[in-house]
Amino acid sequence: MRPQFLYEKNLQGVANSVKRKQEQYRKIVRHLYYNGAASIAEIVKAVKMSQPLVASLVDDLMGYGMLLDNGVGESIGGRRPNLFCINSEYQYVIGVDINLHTLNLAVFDLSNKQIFREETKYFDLENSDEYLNSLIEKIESMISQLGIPREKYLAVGISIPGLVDAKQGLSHTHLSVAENGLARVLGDRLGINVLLDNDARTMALGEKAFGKAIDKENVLCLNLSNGIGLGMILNGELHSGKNGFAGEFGHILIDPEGKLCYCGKIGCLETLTSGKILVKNIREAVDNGQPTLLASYKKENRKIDLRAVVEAILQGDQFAIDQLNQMCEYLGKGLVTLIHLLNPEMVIIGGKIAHAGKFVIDPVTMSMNKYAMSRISSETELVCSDLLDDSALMGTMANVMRSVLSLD
Amino acid sequence: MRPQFLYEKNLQGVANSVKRKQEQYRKIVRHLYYNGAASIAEIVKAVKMSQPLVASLVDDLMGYGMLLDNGVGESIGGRRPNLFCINSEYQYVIGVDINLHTLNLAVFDLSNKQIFREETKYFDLENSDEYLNSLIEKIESMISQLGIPREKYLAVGISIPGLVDAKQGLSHTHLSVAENGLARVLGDRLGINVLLDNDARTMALGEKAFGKAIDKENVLCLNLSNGIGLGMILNGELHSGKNGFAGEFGHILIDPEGKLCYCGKIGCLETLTSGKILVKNIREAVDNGQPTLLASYKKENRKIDLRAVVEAILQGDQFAIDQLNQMCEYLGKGLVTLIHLLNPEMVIIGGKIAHAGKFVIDPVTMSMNKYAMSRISSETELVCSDLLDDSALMGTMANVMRSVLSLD
DNA sequence: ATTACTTTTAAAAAAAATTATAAAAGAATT
DNA sequence: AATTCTTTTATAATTTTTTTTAAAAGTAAT
Repeated sequence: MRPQFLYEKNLQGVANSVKRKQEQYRKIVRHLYYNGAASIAEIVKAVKMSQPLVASLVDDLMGYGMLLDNGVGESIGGRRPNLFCINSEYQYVIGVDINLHTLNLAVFDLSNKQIFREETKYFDLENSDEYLNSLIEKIESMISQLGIPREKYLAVGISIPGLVDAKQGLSHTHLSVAENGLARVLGDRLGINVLLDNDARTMALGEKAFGKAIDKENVLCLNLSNGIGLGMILNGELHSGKNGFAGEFGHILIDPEGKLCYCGKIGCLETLTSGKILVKNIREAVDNGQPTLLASYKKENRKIDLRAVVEAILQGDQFAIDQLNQMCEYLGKGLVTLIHLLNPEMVIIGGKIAHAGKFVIDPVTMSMNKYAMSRISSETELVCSDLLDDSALMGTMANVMRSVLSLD
Repeated sequence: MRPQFLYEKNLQGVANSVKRKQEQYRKIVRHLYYNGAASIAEIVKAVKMSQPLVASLVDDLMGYGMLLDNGVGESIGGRRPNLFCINSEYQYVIGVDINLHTLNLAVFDLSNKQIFREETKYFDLENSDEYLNSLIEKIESMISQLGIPREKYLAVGISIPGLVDAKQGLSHTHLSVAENGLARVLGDRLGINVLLDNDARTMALGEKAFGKAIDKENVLCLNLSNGIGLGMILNGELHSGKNGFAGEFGHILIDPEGKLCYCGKIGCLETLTSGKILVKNIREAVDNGQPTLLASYKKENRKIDLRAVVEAILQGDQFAIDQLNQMCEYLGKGLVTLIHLLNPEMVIIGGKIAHAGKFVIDPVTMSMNKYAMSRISSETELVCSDLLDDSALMGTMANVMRSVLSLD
């Protein structure tokens, strides 16, 4: 019985024995995917099945081409073990990272390597059939360019901003033109299964699988770009809430006497800290003659956007640093609320502002020290992502594999 | 092989076959505990084992006295099924609900019935060996009074306020005199396994097992008494955070220009909403001649405490209701933050203030409507606990059984 | 190099669990 | 009341999985 390795998991009408065997296959593949090449003996320990059984299952999987012999490993005092690994070319995953103005596409093999990567700038997200069509066109052209047969694609993982109900495959904020749900519409048109989630949550999955959250159980991932997104790993699992609305960190109340937010409420964190506000404030200051590196950027006719601001900060521009510090004070306040509520072991800052590195970490840390109960906050490490701009894209891969290899 | 039914789960040095059999027993007992009497056929469906196997395991368990024949059930079109249920007298659980001024003790049988219940007032919690000794004495006297042999007690579940690291069995805030950790010290002295957790989290477990959170996956439980506690069920699991510090809802920032909190920070939610503040404000008002039912209580030399205030509210006392409303406005603000972050399906209010029923629910709902993004808040139901003062005690039972019957 | 000890792998024997089959007990229909 | 159809339970047959045993392939020490 060929390994299905996918959404057929809960297929009804299939004999129990088939389901059982598929689950055994999945356990082995799962271990090899998450831990790399291993010997039969190692797999036995990890999957809690007997050695003859594991040996025969591995044999099957080799026969189907899903696993490969990976030579012999080092001895630890006896016969040297035969190692096995996943055939990274057995299947592929398409990753789609949708941003407000940019589209990132990638194709991953089963060793998580990007065998294709493309960034399309000025690909502005809008709720129209045209956008949907050109998105599909982009993916199709990538598929035909690569020449890999369609059935080799395990799934398409998508990251998109806004409110997303991953379970149902719905995107509420963007691309609601897809009437039967974005995941289904894209899946039908591409002929490949589609898995959808919100950008911040996808980033969190990326960090958990490939970034600083590996082996951590309670991690918060902030997506600091134009807005503020939050993806949470709690008890080792992604938290999405009842409808997938969890993580609206940008709209928690920070200043009751603050400004009106576009969400209709007053004093939201996003009215005080966000890439958008930072850029806006700096642009105004430049117009008012504030001396800063960014003023010279403007003279050179370079656009003052978030990327430029971060660049100026990294070059030590005092005014931009001051502006960032001010925002980090508020961000720290907000984070303290999070930490008090959730007691995470790590907070990872991602998004465009994460490029500023210690220029964000340090002032946020200071602010947290000021506002948090130290017994709690001292348990939480604050770091910048090292996946940076790749975290959402890597997250789509992580999301697909998590779904495919889940054990229930 | 006798069913161990307990902490021996991960015992090393035991043959794999024994572990497997114990797990099979556990699956069956688990189903019967959580779903009540069932036929072999029903169990087969639930535990995904074959009918002959389940039949033989049930046979074993009956032989050990853990299960009982529960007669024949109704036919649904064929032979009437034999039903089996847990022998509720096979083992017992001791529940200990430690409050600042009261101690609640109970002994549960395996049908969750309290076969013993005792409330001790004026049992003031303090960090002393005397307290520890008298607590143990109380438990011991209960044990000898009941005459059930010690080995019949599965475990002692404890609920205690403050910071608790359940995994390690440590109580940081209270009873830190127990040097090797409260759970171990008590366990050694009582000769029974001890399971510890924070009061708000224990309440959440109680609500999930026996209250309004049954069958819900994302539920927040507020313990509104003198302080504010929060227990969270996320993705169907209790969330404790890295060190068990999660749930410090009382110390999130609400009013940056507010009062100093005893925790050292400014403008914490607990400086604005808490039973303590409510009572304090009302006492001051009474002293200043405010007309209210509670003034007459004072004349009758009755103490104005939280219980009295709630009673006055239920009798329609306008001043007390006003005071509560004011607090609920802040509480609603705080809850909005929670809901935006976690997108729960339900928020359950427990603790002494929950006795006020709609007098809390209505103003909090109003406040939430005012401050929340309606798309998110409309997905969350706000209710009062119906376990009320029993929720923590019931939670200790839930906690023990959850631990005993967990499947990993 | 020889010997003793390990670990890994394979194969045979034993045990466990499932599927298939049949019998028992009752419901529904004629 | 007799017949047919269900569901439940018990038993037998078969398959699956594990345990046991042995062989293969290496390390480490004498």
